[in-house]
Amino acid sequence: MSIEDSIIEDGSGREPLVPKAVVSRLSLYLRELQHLSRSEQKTISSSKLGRALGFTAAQVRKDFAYFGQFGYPGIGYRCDELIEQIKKILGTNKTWPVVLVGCGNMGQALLGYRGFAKQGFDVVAVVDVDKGVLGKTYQGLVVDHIDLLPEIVKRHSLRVAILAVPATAAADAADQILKSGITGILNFAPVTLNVPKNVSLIEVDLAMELEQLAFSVFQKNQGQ
Amino acid sequence: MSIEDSIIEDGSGREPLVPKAVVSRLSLYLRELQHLSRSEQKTISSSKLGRALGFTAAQVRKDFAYFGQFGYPGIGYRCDELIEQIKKILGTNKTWPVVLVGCGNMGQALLGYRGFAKQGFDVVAVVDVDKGVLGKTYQGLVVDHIDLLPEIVKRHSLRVAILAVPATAAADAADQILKSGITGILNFAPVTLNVPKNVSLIEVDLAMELEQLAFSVFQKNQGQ
DNA sequence: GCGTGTGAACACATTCACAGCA
DNA sequence: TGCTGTGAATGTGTTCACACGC
Repeated sequence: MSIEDSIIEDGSGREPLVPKAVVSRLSLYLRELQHLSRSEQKTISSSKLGRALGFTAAQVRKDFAYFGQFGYPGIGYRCDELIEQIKKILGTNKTWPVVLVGCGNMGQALLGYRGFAKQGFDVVAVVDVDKGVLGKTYQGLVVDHIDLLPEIVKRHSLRVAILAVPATAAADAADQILKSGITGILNFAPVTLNVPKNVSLIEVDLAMELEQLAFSVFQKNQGQ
Repeated sequence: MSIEDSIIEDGSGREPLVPKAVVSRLSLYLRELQHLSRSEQKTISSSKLGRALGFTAAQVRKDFAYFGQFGYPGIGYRCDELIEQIKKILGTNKTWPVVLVGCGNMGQALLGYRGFAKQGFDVVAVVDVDKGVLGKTYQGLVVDHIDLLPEIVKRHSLRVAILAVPATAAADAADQILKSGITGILNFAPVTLNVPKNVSLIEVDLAMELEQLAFSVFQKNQGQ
């Protein structure tokens, strides 16, 4: 079974094949493996990798098994090899150009964030509507008007956008993003966006994450 | 069944009772309900609420049923009432003081983020180790040295911290946070933290989110 | 009629346990 | 012996379908 057929479609129009939960763990495995690789660790077993991340060994093996056979019995997995495989699966073995929509507080922080580049993402353009930032340069990028998005998308063959505008502006900005031909949005605005189902959407709501944390703390102390 | 017994412990030492997935949807419901409430919407049915968020009506009803009976047959749920109930469940009906650890790029953006206050969180202190920011004032808060954390925690009765330092500094910072008596960490550093199991931990890795988005886009286009 | 609350049925995800390979 | 890959068993979460209340 090759990687290509193993993912997504099975030709019959049915959906999943690879559970969503597995894919999200893939990113965690990748992060940990890169960490190990930097510490000169050549191979790792499913049990050790699992222990490091809080999963069982069986789960680690089964997760990888969705995509092929990457391990060596008696040895484990070769870190560098597995890193390449996971990147290939995620599609991040090649760099993705990205446009940032919204250059306020959060947008500027994201622009300065080194972690994106490290994982194969390159912010190549920034747009906004606010005259306060239009034309200014941040991290070497001049902020363009959002109306130029279709052109920018075409020029850089963009497929994904990071949306980091205030909640009130999010729906409009999302509309413009969709019209520009982009098919993936990482949304930081605390608003539920409705996108056609051929467009991918990931929502990150910082306040929601804090709420989840609060609940967990609250609960452990029996509500006090 | 009162709310208090319904959550967490059943006295036997067994764990879940309320699935984690349910709790994370609770935050989404809350956000949507607050949105509806602001648009003067008095009541909402499980089917409409579900449609707005992409869930089935049954799931919405079952989620709430974990915590009690909040709906009115033939009517639906009263928005304001449900908002209060969810806040009570999450523990955010009272404001949570929070300390920010790390005042770089990301930390400063989080400090300026209005969304936290809106959901009942108040950043009351900021600490760092970098001389470049120590003593400076951001959003009305003076940046203290991280060594002062135990004192700060006591003074404000803090229970949760937001960790926003570079990956290389994360483990040390986390140690100091744990020693200060804090029992909940929202970690933005792309590093797996190991914390005792009485401490709650939520990890937000921005690059991982982009990876997940990339995979989803990649997949939909059959890998091209 | 409309809409909740909920046991029962179903689908999905995780863990177990073992055959097989280095 | 150490460790992978995987069917079978278990466990968890979601959806169905219907009794009941407004």
